[in-house]
Amino acid sequence: MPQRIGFLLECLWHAVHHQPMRITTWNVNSLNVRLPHLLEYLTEFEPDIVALQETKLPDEKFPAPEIEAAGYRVIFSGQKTYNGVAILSRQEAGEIVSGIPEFDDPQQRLLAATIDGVRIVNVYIPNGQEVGSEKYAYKFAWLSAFRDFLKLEMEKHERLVVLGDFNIAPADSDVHDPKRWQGKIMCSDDEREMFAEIINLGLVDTVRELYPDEPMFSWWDYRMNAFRRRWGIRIDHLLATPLMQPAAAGVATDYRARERPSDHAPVWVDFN
DNA sequence: ATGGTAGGGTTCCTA
Repeated sequence: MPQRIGFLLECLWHAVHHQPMRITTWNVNSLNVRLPHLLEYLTEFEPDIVALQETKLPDEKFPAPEIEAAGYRVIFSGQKTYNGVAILSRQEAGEIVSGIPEFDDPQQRLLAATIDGVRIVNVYIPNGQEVGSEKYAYKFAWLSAFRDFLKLEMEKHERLVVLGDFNIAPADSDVHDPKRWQGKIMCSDDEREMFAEIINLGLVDTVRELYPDEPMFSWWDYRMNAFRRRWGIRIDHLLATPLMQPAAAGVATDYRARERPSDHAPVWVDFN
């Protein structure tokens, strides 16, 4: 009899843990300004997990009450003016890590947590400004430390999603005008090689897996009417271990078309 | 080769 109960409990556990999960990433470019858009997004898409970047808020000014009132728990690692990351979730977040361990960095760009048995690693990878610049060197120092950290995380967690603003367009198919962007920041060979190294740790680019031939842009420059002209690039990604199987994905471009939008649109993936 | 816009914090930095 106890054996049978144990079996039933196990079935129940699996049933609970095999619910589809909607996981999403959005560089909001100031959560202060974008909070109304975020709250609308939560209502419209009902995501299970949301990774935010560029909150641009110190922790004491984070709008946790508004987010909690919308039915989400939230953890955050922010600073004044720049950077800042947060994770919203229906379920509680555990094993929280903020910043890359052993990489001394005043910029708040990484937040990891385990939610519903899935390891979530939210990143705001440095932009790099210009190929060869000081900030470009910082981007690579950051990426090297991040790659090494991710390798360790993947050894500990079979079910893992690393998501966020990578500031890298992995291929020419991720760029509206590959000629104009060739060798430029976010599209240089070295950056793409680093992206491939991260993939080669054993991750799947879930959006590309589901849409091998669509543009799937996630960022459009504020300048030159770039969004209206469809001048976008795909730099926001959700990479997952093979156990995390993507069933559907999309970019909520509508949020880029609104009044006072972020320059990024939310990217979402439903996992089986 | 350059310029254009947005956010935040102030007379400029980052994207």
